[in-house]
Order: sequence, then structure tokens, then C-alpha cells
Amino acid sequence: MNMNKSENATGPGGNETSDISKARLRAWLQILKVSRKIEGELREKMRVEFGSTLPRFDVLAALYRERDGMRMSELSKSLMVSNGNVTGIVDRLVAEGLVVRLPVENDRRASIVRLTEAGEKDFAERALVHESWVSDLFSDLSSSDADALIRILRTISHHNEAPHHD
Amino acid sequence: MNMNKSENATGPGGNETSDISKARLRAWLQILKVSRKIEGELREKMRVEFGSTLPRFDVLAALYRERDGMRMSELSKSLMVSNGNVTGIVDRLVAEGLVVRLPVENDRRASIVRLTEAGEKDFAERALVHESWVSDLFSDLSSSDADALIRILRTISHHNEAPHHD
DNA sequence: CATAGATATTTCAAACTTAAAATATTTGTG
DNA sequence: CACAAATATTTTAAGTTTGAAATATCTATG
Repeated sequence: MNMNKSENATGPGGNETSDISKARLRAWLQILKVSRKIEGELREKMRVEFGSTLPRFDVLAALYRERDGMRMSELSKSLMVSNGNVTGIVDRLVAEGLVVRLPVENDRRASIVRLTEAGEKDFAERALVHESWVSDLFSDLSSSDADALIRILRTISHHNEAPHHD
Repeated sequence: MNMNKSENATGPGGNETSDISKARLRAWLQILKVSRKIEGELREKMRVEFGSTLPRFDVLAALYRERDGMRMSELSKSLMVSNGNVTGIVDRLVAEGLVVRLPVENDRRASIVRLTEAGEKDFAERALVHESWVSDLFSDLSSSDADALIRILRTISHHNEAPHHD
């Protein structure tokens, strides 16, 4: 818990919080508000237009970037969700014929998940429409504000980066 | 789907997307990344330190702002989640003794949810700790960047405000 | 006053999500 | 080689979330 003198000028014995702390809380609540609203809109569109869901789209997107496929654990790390979560979503994508599970040479514990041809084709089409949805939802965001937003958010996510083990 | 000439200078017949559209998509992905990461950290802390969850904290926070209590539908609108969702979370908070459901005069369909004394006390304590967690997670966020972030996010959420019915 | 439509909430089924336990397999160490 | 520790994944239980259907109640209109 950050208690620098410079950042916390609360009176002796008081338990108020500093101005900067409150500003950060407001910033967080605003991030939460926007991401909930946008996610809700996109979920609805995914459901109505594609008969699909955001989590499945996210998995397809990750696999589209890695055409040779990814391990379950790589997917889970890339999407920042639990292992067990990925298992269920991949199960459904397999049932839909959009991805396949392939065995890994020399490691029978692991498996590689890869887009099928249908999955690749479906995702390519959906990705364009998805981008247009996002652009419309963010149509008030100018180019310079987009850059500023990305820069600021990066400073936050870098701070909270998982520490690497060397 | 926004297809202004000025914003989309893709060649004839091409289905590429504009630069501004891509910038907005990147911005959205970055928002998503940060909010997932922060939410994960806060969920973990809530679980370990308070033996509770974020959705419950959110309900308590809304009720703490409205000491006279809120209807289920008001809670649901305020938190931007479905009615059925609120039912379940309030059920658990009732079981924990932190909130109560009260009947509404002249409307037997509705009910008011209110913090109990224990709920008020618990939330007041937790809110301070919660704010310090957020401040720490956002410790790289300067005051001016916090202001810029809030301003930019507000333009986005205002655009996507639910249109009112007059 | 009857009753059709509107409103408030709950119930339900399906999907998503997590954390922890269980399984299966591989790797490193004596 | 034996086998303990590490790794990859799945399973499980509990909670969250949605959208739609079901209930219960209220309101307005004839």
C-alpha cells in the first residue's frame, strides 16, 4: 500500500485518501464503465450477427495471429484467462468445426490448437466487421486521442506486467 | 458502419480498413488488456483479503452511495448488468447479512435493497483498502495523465450513452 | 369494473470464469 | 533406472453473466 509522504498528505490520525489516489480510482472506474459498455455492445452484435460470443472470437483471433497453432497454455496466457476456461471454449470451437486439437511431437501431455480452413475463413470475414463495429463505437475518438489513450494505458499495463523469471 | 470518404481511403475494390479504424481497434484492445489485468488483481485481493468478490463489492458500493436503498432495477441499470444477475448477487449478500430486501409501499412487485448496519460498516472499511489497491496498481499514472484518461474515456462513453426516451 | 398491456422481479438454461484438485506425462537427480 | 518435482491439461464446484420465459402486480382504457 503506497504511503509516500508526498502522495498522502492526510492529517494525523485521519484515514482520508489523497487527491491523486482519488483521481486514480476515478480513472479506474471510468475504464471499467467504458469497457463494460463496449463489451456489452460487441457481445450483442456477435450474438445477433454471427451467432457467436466474444470469448470464442478472442480465441480465434489469437489463433489467426499464430497460424501454426498454439498450445492450450499459450492461449491461456495470451488471453489472460485460466487454463480451465480455455478448455471449455476450445471444446465448443471444436464442436463448431472452427479449430482442431493436434498432438504434440514428444510431449503427450500437451496439444496444439489450430484453426481449420473454415475457422480461418470465418474469422477473416468476422474480423473486418468487428473492426468496423469498434471503429463506430469509438467514432468520437480522434487519432491523437487514440494515441494518447494507448500511451497512457501502456504505462499502466507495463507497471502491472508479470515479472519474468530469468 | 462508418464509411466516410475522409476516414476510409481504401483503394477501389480493396477491403482494407482505414488507419483511424485500426488505431481505434488498438485503443479498444488496450482498454481490454488493462481492465482484465486490473480486474484480475483486484479479484484476487478481494478473495484473499476480504473473502469476497468484485460483483458483491460493486453492489455494496452502489448501495453505499444511496443510503436509502435502491430497487433491483435501479441496481441493475446502475451497474450495467442484467436483472437476473443482480438477483443472484443480492441473494448472496442477504445470506451474508450485508443487505436486506424491503417491501415498497404501494408496489408489491418491487423491492428495495438496503445496506444493513454490518454492510455499511464492512463496506466503509473495505472501500478505503480497495482505493489503496487501485492507487498502487495505477501508481505510474500521474495526475495529468489521470485527467487526460478520464476526459478521453468520457467522450467515448458519452457517445455510447443509452438514448433517452422523452 | 374488466382486462390488455406495461412494469418489476425471479427463474431458467447455457455459457463463461475462476481456483483448486485430479490426471497424465516429462524431466531432473541421485 | 527410480522416483520426486515440475509441467500441461482437464475436471470440478461455485459463482457470475446473459437473454428469454415465467410470475406477479400495477395502470390505463374502455
